[in-house]
Amino acid sequence: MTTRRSDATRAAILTAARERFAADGFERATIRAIAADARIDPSMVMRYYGNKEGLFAAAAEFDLRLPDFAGAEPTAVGEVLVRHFLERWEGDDTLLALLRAAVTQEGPAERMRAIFAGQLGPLAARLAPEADQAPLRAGLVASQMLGFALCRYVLRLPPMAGLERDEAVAWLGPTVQRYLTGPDSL
Amino acid sequence: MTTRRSDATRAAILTAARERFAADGFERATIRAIAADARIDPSMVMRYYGNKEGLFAAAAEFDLRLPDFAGAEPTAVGEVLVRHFLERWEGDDTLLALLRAAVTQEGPAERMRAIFAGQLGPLAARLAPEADQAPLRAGLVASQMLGFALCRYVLRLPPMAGLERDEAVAWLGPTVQRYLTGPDSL
DNA sequence: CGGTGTAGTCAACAGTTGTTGGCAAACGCC
DNA sequence: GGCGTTTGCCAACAACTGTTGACTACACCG
Repeated sequence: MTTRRSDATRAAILTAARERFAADGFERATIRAIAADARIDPSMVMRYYGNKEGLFAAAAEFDLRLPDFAGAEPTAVGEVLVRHFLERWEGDDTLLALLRAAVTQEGPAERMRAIFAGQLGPLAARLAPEADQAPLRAGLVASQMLGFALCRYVLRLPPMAGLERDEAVAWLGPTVQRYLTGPDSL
Repeated sequence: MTTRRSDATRAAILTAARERFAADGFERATIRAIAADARIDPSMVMRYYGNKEGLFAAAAEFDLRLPDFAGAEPTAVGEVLVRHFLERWEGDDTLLALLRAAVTQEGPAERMRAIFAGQLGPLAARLAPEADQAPLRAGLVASQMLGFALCRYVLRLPPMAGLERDEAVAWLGPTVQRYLTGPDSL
């Protein structure tokens, strides 16, 4: 990989884009505003990322960075996973940008599906009692974690937005644990 | 209440607005498109509802219509509530419109908070072991139900979108039940 | 029948948006 | 040092947006 002279500019654009997309959503985050934040001309954005969708695709690359959980005891995976998810969410606004965009744009929605199916799926596959239930269980986990993130970071529902992290882990952990390893509910 | 001659038009506008807001979100649902669906001129929308925000406010009025649960045995409230929520969601696209808009607009977000705090709160207050935990427990229930709706109806995450209603109730019911009546997790 | 208010249409404005092409400066290899 | 390539800025376009005001037609009431 050769380092181009414009790499700093490209990075500044991506940082500004992530912030704007996270704060305003896809449509209300304008290329002009992003360019202004990055202190460059809007046309540079087009040159480097083609169009607005390309910019978003580049800015919203994301990895949940799920740990292995090989060492952790299987009964504590729920709490560990919830805590990791919360930290991952708060340390990076890519997920917020992704969620805000995925609600109205098909591209970001597809990426969201890929992230939660592709990264949570293998974990569920290793923990689920029956192998063929892995996607279902991963989906249930996603529904609770995304729902909590929605209420806490997007809608700012007071009791959820003000919850201490430990409290959140204590409440959500058992739910996630049951979705992963609990008995089939039917 | 006198019935105006224009009531049919007003209703047509609201119906079209709900559909468009639900399908496209707040910004991408244009007044022109809504007016076209309702077969009237865009300026009528402005006359009757002031501006786009006013239109949304009128179109997104919503009542969860939570039943009393006075007769139901307290241990089954979780499943009954989840089933009611799913039916309410699928029979009316107001909630979908509200969710799609609330993610990027402050007004709709506030309405969302009001609905879940104001309508779910009293139920939680009646069922929660400790009275002061009612808002927290209502918030937790909202996080799981909204998260499921997000994955199922908005992101269309395959395992959630394809779930039978009974399966969904069986999986989510115990979670909601625990959030409402389970022991304090801390 | 005449007049008043309501319902609806039409055309246009003003602002914003993504996007484009041309042109100037800086860089880096020969 | 010259020259092609890269980096950047500027101005503009074309489309679309919410919104407005003027004008017509109809309905209803006296």
